[in-house]
Amino acid sequence: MTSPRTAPRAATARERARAELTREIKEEARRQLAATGADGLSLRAVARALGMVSSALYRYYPSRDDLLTALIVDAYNALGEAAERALAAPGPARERWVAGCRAVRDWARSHPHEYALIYGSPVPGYRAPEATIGPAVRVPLAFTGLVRDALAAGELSDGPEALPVAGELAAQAAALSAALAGPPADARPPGEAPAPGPAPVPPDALVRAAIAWTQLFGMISFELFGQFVGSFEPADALFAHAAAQSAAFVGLR
Amino acid sequence: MTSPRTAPRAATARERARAELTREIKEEARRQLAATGADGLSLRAVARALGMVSSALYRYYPSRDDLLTALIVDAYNALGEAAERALAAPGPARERWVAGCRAVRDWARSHPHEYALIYGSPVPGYRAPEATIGPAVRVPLAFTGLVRDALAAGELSDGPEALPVAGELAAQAAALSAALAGPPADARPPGEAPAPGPAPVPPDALVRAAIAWTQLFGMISFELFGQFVGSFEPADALFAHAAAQSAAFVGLR
DNA sequence: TGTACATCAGTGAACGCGCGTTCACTGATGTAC
DNA sequence: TGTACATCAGTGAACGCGCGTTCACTGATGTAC
Repeated sequence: MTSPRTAPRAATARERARAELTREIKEEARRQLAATGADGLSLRAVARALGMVSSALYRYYPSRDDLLTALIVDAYNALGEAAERALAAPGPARERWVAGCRAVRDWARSHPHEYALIYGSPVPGYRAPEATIGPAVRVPLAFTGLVRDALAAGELSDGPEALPVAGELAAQAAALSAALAGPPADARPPGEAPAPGPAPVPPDALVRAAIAWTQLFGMISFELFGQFVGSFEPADALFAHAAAQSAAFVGLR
Repeated sequence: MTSPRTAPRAATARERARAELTREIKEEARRQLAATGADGLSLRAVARALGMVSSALYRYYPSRDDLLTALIVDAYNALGEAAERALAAPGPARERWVAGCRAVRDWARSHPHEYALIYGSPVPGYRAPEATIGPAVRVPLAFTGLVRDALAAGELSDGPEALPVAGELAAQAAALSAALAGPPADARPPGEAPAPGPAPVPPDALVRAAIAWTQLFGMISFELFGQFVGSFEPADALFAHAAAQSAAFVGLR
């Protein structure tokens, strides 16, 4: 005699209103971020814009930092999703790589303050909680996923210019390669060996991808933060060239 | 009958005190920058630390933004000088390049907040005045100077991996190459052709150097801003590898 | 060398502002019988 | 279906804080005769 209430309960009006307002608060906070930067973000200003009293926000976020964290998580997820989508498109690995780079840049250009929030200087006094780690690794995971696909499809080579990787760097890269190969340890019964998955990404390729990754974000930051003024501005041509160049460097065909 | 006062006047006690305090204010401001970040920098706090009243600072800097500008100019100059010194050391071009990269990273690691001030997200509401441009270009100028040296010494090649540069990008690079070749227009009599200087840096090499430049700063930013946590941290090995790799990519021997 | 005046560094009070967070409260929405 | 109670969203006032900048002032340092 299970009551109908055991099934997923319909949301009450209160719950719907709460979800809606939570969304609206973040939306307004994002707007203010764009106007004033992360340090200028003020709970009182957000409340004012929403026609509320500032203390009312504390029903939704226990502090300013929690609101900031929510914005950071959202930004990482939005960028991660954009990169994943672009990288998932069918085609040769090299083209997918370039499309992924372009997606990251496009998102950054259309959300410059959210980009600055996650890839600019850290907000002083703000300590990123654990919850931001997962969303933060989506972009690197998506790019290494492409490298793994390319390997499986025979579209990955070493590239003639690649220097040998040795010593401490080789060890770091090998550990990373292993971590990327298996599912997380807590996703399988303890003591059991990882299920045979796709072939691990060669450490050398991981190192090349990491270098390309820093190049991508370095160029985007320079473009957004004004370092190209007077040289390669507008940066479209330089960016397109660099993306193709980095795909070649990584060894994608 | 020229009075001795026509010669460079000895500094009065007042002038010496003024110069000294101007220096001390900047020093204290730098200290606070490291503690609180650029937005946390407060004239009142600086004055407090120096045992002065806040309004007294206005005898030295007409506003908070002017103090910030002074810090920015100093930071660019300090980094520029470090890079110039490292790049000027004798030796093969490739080693000089790597030394230059290392110098930039070392400076950034030992002055993380000044680095963030000039290469992190722009300070909201702050508009960089013209006076920052000169110091800002010292680093890129120093690196392109090395490329020119390498060209003259026969130590520059194209690198087998380099993709062709065409279209808009070629035009931008050519313009930059020309700008770098001659002295600034106002340094020679109007209408006079530029004196025959060193051979201009090939546009293709400039593009490669620009890409390497973004890679360098991207990696440093990732290291300082915490993006390598859990992967390539500590980043010494990755950095050394990337610097060697970028020297090769630029085409230095 | 001595005196009268001008310059300038530093003071202290004030203006007007905004901020994050707490707390006792009212009144509406939801729940159990 | 109707009533009594519990939950929770939002209010309004307050606390305690810090900030950049202005302004009339005092008193020391420098300059011209």
